[in-house]
Order: sequence, then structure tokens, then C-alpha cells
Amino acid sequence: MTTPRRADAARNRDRVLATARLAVASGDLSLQHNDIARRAGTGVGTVYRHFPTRRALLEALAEDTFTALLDDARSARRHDDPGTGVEILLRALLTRQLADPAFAEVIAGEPEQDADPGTTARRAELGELARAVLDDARRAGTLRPDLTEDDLRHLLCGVAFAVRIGDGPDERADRYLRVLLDGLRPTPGNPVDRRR
Amino acid sequence: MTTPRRADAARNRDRVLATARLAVASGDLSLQHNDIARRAGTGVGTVYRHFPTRRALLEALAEDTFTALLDDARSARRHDDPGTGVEILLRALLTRQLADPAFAEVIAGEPEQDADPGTTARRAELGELARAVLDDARRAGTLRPDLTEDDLRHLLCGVAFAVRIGDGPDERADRYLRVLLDGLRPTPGNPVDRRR
DNA sequence: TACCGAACCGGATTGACAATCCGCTTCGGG
DNA sequence: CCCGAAGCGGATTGTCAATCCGGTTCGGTA
Repeated sequence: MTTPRRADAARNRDRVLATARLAVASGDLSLQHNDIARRAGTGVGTVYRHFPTRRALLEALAEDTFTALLDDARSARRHDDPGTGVEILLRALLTRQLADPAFAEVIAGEPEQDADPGTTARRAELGELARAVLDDARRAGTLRPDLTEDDLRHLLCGVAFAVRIGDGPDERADRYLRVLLDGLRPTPGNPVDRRR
Repeated sequence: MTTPRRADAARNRDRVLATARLAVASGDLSLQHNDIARRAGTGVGTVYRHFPTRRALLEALAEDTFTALLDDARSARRHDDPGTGVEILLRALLTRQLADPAFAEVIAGEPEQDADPGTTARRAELGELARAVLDDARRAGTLRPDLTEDDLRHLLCGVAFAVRIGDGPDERADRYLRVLLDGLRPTPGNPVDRRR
């Protein structure tokens, strides 16, 4: 499923992908096969053959961003101060989502058995990296202990959602992220449970 | 648009609404007019007449929850301790969304000129109540000053989104909400700006 | 009660879009 | 150069959205 054997097939796949990317960039996330086929100058069948599903198309579109995020995560892990590592990781997770709506949709979904193997692998690697970064931070006492890496993924998808609502995808991202980061400290005020 | 003049019209409207509510309760948020008409035992035309739009239907479905939330907000405002007021308000905003997906969708959207007057009014009142509650809290120093009531609405829609992702809409809601509430304090650690 | 115009009903119909399937074309290894 | 496999395209079928109008029902009035 990565790259077709025949040259013309590869060419077509690229054209479709480019067209789809263009559509997303222009704010159209619907990714309708018929539409893309017409714009790409291919038959509908061709689009369906390469990407049997909207989700398949999304995942292909998100691949680059996902890979870039893995790099971000690795550099977060490499960082000496665990608190900063967490901040780098989460900020990257937010930024990448805002920059690439296709990626945002992919990462917000739960892993599925029919996802393409590449996406599944990347997802797994991200999970491991995140767990490592978070473990360090918890050990260092910079992070409340009751949140898993999936919780944080969910929360950051939530923040991305919050930023997308309303107009002006401006500095709100920073503001919202700061709120979240502050909330991640181990129960500020009193050490264990601060219930009113 | 509230209630039709003729008795049969009112009856039909109620039947459609009840059917739609049932569909949503069963997890189907698509609210397809044809489908609802069939299940409600009316013609499609009838459904379209009463609710010209999916959004109109959503808003009608959300009305009760929205009204209940206004009560919540009033009681939050009535509370003596501003910090607790905020917590009550935000917890209600989250809980109501999780309990009523139709309401969640309505409140996540920005106000539109073609929204029904009732919804617009409720939205405005909620805005005023929230602003009051937040102002009190800011004056009392319990709340960071750089967040408007819209920011908080956005953030809580984000948290609701985060909770909906993944399975088990269980205790995650509490956990996520606590993180947010902690993050809302005026820059814990140092008073003004704590940028590492 | 009987009448009548307005309000309402229903579903046939038109149109947009999803997804498949198969006869034809093109590729590229031998 | 040949030929089987791989790929192509779009006609076609099915699903659903949305409208429109001839027929029906309501309820105010005399």
C-alpha cells in the first residue's frame, strides 16, 4: 500500500494526494472522492483504488506531519529538564494539529484495526516516547501522577478543538496551552487532594 | 416558530421532536430528516416545515438542557465564594454537554444570525451570567485575568471533546475538569508571569 | 351546525453524491 | 516485440437531501 509497483500508478497516487492536500489547505476537509478525482484529472475508480476510504486518504495526508511530530517527541525526550520536555512535547502536539487539520483528525481518533500499518506504527512509537517523557516528569515531581499519555493526547485534541472554535486561530493557542500546562502540575496549593 | 397555531401542527412537531430525541439518545446524531420522518410516522415535508435545518432541530432538542444550565449559572452566581462559583459553573457546563450531545453541539458553535431567537437569547443570558461570575472571581484573585467567558466556553467544549474521545465516558470527566480548574488559578508559583 | 379560507400534510420528484464493477488501455519484464 | 498483469476510467446503481404542490384538515365565524 505504500507505493505502487507501476510508475503510472505512483504518478496518479501522487497527483491525487497533491490535489487532496490542496483541498484541505483551502479549508475543505470533506475529501469527497468524486470531487478529488475530477480536480486531479483522474477517474473516480483511481482515487478509490489508492485510497479506499476517506480515512485512508486522511492518514496518507497526515503522514509527514506525524513523522515530524515523532522527531519533536524524540527531541523532547532528549531534553535534560523533564518539565521542559513535557512542555515541548505538548506544545508540538498542539501546534502540529493546528497546522494540519488532517493530522488533527487522525490523532484524535482511536487506533483502529483497519488503519494503515504505517499510521499504526507511528502511533505506537509516539505512545512510547510520550510515556517515557511523562514518566521522567512524574519522577521529577513536575507532573501530576494521575494522567496517562492517552489522557494527555485527549486533552490536547480538546485544546486544539477549543482553538478551532470561534474565529482568529491566533494567540489563543498559547493562552489555552498555558492554562493546560499549569493545570498539569501536581495539585498546586496542597500536595495531595485539594477538593474545595 | 415556538409553537404552531394549529393543534395538529403542534402534535406533529412534538412527535418529530420526540423521535429525534430518541435517535440522539440512541447515539445517532446525524438527524436525517427522511429517517426521522419515517420513524415519526409523518411525511418528510412535515419535518422540514417544522425544522428547516439540522441545526434548527438541534437547537430545539437542546432547549431544555440550555434552560437548565441557565439555572445552574444563576445558582453559581448566587454562591458566596467566587472560586466555588466558577467551579460550579464550569462543572455544570461540562456535565450538561456530556449528558446532552445535541446541546454540546449547539454550545460549541458560534452564534449565528439564522439561529432561532430563543437560542440566541439563552446564549446571551449565559454570557452575561458567566461574565459576572468570572468578574467576581477575578476580583477575588481566584482566576487568572487573561481569559474571557468565551475562552472558557471554548475550553470546556474542548474538555467535553476530550472526554468523548476514546471509550468509557467515566471518571475521566472529573479528572480532566480538575486539570482545567487548577490551570485557571492566577499563575501558580509566581504571581505574574511564570514563563520558565 | 355548516361553511370556508388558511394552515398544514405527505410523498413524488429532482438532484447531488457515494461506491462498485468491468471492458479497455498501458506498463514493463522476458 | 510480445503478452499477461496491473492499472484506468466512468457508466451505473443506490442512498439521501430538499423542494413543491395537489389534497386534506382545522377552527373561526355566522
